[in-house]
Amino acid sequence: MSINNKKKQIIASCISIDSITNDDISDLLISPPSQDLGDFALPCFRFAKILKKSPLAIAEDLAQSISEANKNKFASIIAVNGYLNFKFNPLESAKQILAEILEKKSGFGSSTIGAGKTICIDYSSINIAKPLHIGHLSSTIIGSALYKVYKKLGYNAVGINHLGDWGTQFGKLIVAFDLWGNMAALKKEQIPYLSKIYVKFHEEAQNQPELNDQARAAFKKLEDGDLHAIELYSVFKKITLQDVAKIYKILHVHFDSLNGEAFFNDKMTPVIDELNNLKLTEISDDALVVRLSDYDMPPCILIRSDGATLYATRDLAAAYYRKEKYDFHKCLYVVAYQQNLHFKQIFKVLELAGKKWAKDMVHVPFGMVSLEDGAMSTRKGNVILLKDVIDKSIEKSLVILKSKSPKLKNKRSLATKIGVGAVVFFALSNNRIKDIIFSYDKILSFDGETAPYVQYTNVRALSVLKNMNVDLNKYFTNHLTDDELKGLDNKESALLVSLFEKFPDILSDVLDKYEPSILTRYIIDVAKAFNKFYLENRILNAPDEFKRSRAALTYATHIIICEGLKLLGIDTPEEM
RNA sequence: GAGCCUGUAGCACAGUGGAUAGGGCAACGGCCUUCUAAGCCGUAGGUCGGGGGUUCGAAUCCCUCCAGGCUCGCCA
Repeated sequence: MSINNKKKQIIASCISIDSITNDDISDLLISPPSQDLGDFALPCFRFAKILKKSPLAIAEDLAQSISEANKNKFASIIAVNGYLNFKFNPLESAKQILAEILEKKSGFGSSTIGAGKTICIDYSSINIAKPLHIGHLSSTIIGSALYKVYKKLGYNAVGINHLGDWGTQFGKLIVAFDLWGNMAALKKEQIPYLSKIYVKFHEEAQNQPELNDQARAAFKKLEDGDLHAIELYSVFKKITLQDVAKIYKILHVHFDSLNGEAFFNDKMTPVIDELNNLKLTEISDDALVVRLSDYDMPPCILIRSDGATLYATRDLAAAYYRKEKYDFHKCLYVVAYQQNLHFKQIFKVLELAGKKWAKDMVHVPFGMVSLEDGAMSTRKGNVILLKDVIDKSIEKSLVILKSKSPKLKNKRSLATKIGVGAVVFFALSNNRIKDIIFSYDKILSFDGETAPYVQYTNVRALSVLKNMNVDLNKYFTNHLTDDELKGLDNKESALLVSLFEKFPDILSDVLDKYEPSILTRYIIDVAKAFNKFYLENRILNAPDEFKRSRAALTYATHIIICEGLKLLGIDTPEEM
C-alpha cells in the first residue's frame, strides 16, 4: 500500500462516526488547498444530517474525541470551517521516505502488483513505405510510456506495432518501382525514395489509368506468391523498418511484436467462420456484416461486396490471436479518436461472439495533430516529418548549449538528449484527448514547463552532489539522525517530501487513466519544488549537521526526476 | 440529422463534488562576488461558452442551448 493510503488509514482509524466505515472516511479525505493547513482534510458537511449538528461543531467535536495516543501520531489536528485538518510530522515523513528512496534508488515506485498479468499495447502502428510524421508522435509516445509504466509495476507488457504492411498500395509501389525504380537509390535514400515513386505513380496514373489495373494485378501476384513481387515487397518492408528503427531508437521506443496486416491475412477465415456459425452475420448489399442496430451502431462489415476483407476483419483476427497467444489481462489500442466507433464496433462483436474478455479490450484515444493552416495531407505535401522536428530541436539545443555552456564536451550528445526530450515531453504534457495544433514555436520552447527545465533542474541537483566530493553510496548508509533532519525543517523541504510520497500513487494513476501526462505534470511539480528548495536553502555550505539531510533530499530529487523521465522515454543529461 | 469529444486569463493548458479556480508562455518590474539564471520572486490578466436545475457546497453532476472538432456499411 502506498504511503498516502497508509496515512489515510491511520486518520480513518482515529475517527468514529455512527454508520460510517473506516473505508468511507478514508475515501472522503482530500488534500487541503495549501500545505500549511495540513496533509489531509476531512470535510464534515455531509455528517451534519446524520449527527444533527453543524459541520463546524462536528469538526470541533471530532478533534476533541481523538484519544491522546492517537493524537500523538500527528503534528497537528485542527478544525477549521467545518474541515478537520490532519498534519503528520514532516521530519518523520522525510526520514522514512528518504530512507526508502535512497535504498531503492531507481527501483523506488516499482511494484509487483502486476505480476502474472500480461498487457498487450498496440501503438505507433505505422504504414510501410511511408515516413513517420508528427501525427505518429502521440500514439508512439503515449503507448511507449504506458508500456514502461506497466513494466515498472510488474506487469508483463507486450508492445505491438501493428504494421500497415498489406494492401493495394504495394501493387502500386511494385509497378512504380519496376517502371522507374533503382535499387541502389532506394537503399541510399530509403523511405523518401519510396514516397517519391509512390507520388510519381499517382501523377502518371492521371494520364495512364491502365497503371491502376497493373497495380491491382501486381498486388494479386503478391498475394499469389509471385517471387519477384515478394522480393520487392520484402525489400520495401525491410527498408522502412530500418529507417523508422533509427527514430524509435532515439525515442527509446521498443516493440515486442511487429505482426501487422500481412501476418493476419490468413487468420481471418476461422474468425469469420465462427461468427457465421454463431449466426451473428448476415448478407447485406452483397457484403457480409454483423448487424449492430440493436446497439445504435452501423453494421460491422467483415467482407466487402467484392470479396475483400477490411480493417475490422483483421482487427478481430488480431484480437483472437492476441488472446490465444498472450492470454492478456488487458489489450490496449493507442489509436486516435477518429476510430472511436470502429473500436466500439469490434469490441461489441467480440462480446456478441461470447468472448468474456471483450471487456478487457480498451481503446485509448488521443486528439489529432493539425497544422495552423488545417489538417495534414500527404497529397498536398504539407506534412511535418518527425525526423525534421527532432533534428530542429536538437540543433536548437546545440545552439543554446554553445552559447550558455561553451566549455562542455560532448555537446552533440547532450543536445540530442535535450532536443529529443523537449519534443517527447511536449507530446506528453497535455491530456491525450486534446487536439494539438502543431507549431514549431511551442514544441521548441525550452523555458517553463518543458523537458529542458526538468533536465536542467536535475543537472543542478547532480552538480551539488558532485561538489560534495563524497561516495554517495556510502554517504547515506547510516540513517539520518533527528538533528540532521532539522535541516529539512522548512516549507520547501516539506513540499518535496510530500511529492516524493506521491510517486507510487502517480504511477498507478497513470495506468488507471491511461494518461502519461499525469506523470509529466508530476515531474514538473518535483522540479519546481526542488528549484525553490535550492534557492532558499544552502546545501553544500549549510551548517555541518544539516548537510547530509539536504544532500539526501537533493539525491532523492535526482533519482525521481531521472526515473520519471525514463518512464516517459526521456534521457537526463549530466551537464548542460 | 444522429452519436461521441472539446470549450477555464491574450495564447496553449491543469484542476471533474469541497476551503480564496491554479502553474506555464507572452507583457511589465526585480534577483547572479555564495551549490549551473534553460533558474527564482513580484505585478497585471477570469461572466470556468450561455441559461436552468440538483446539493450544505458546482468549473466539476443533470437538463437545455451555443461554438468548434471527429464519426456515421463496403479506406485504414
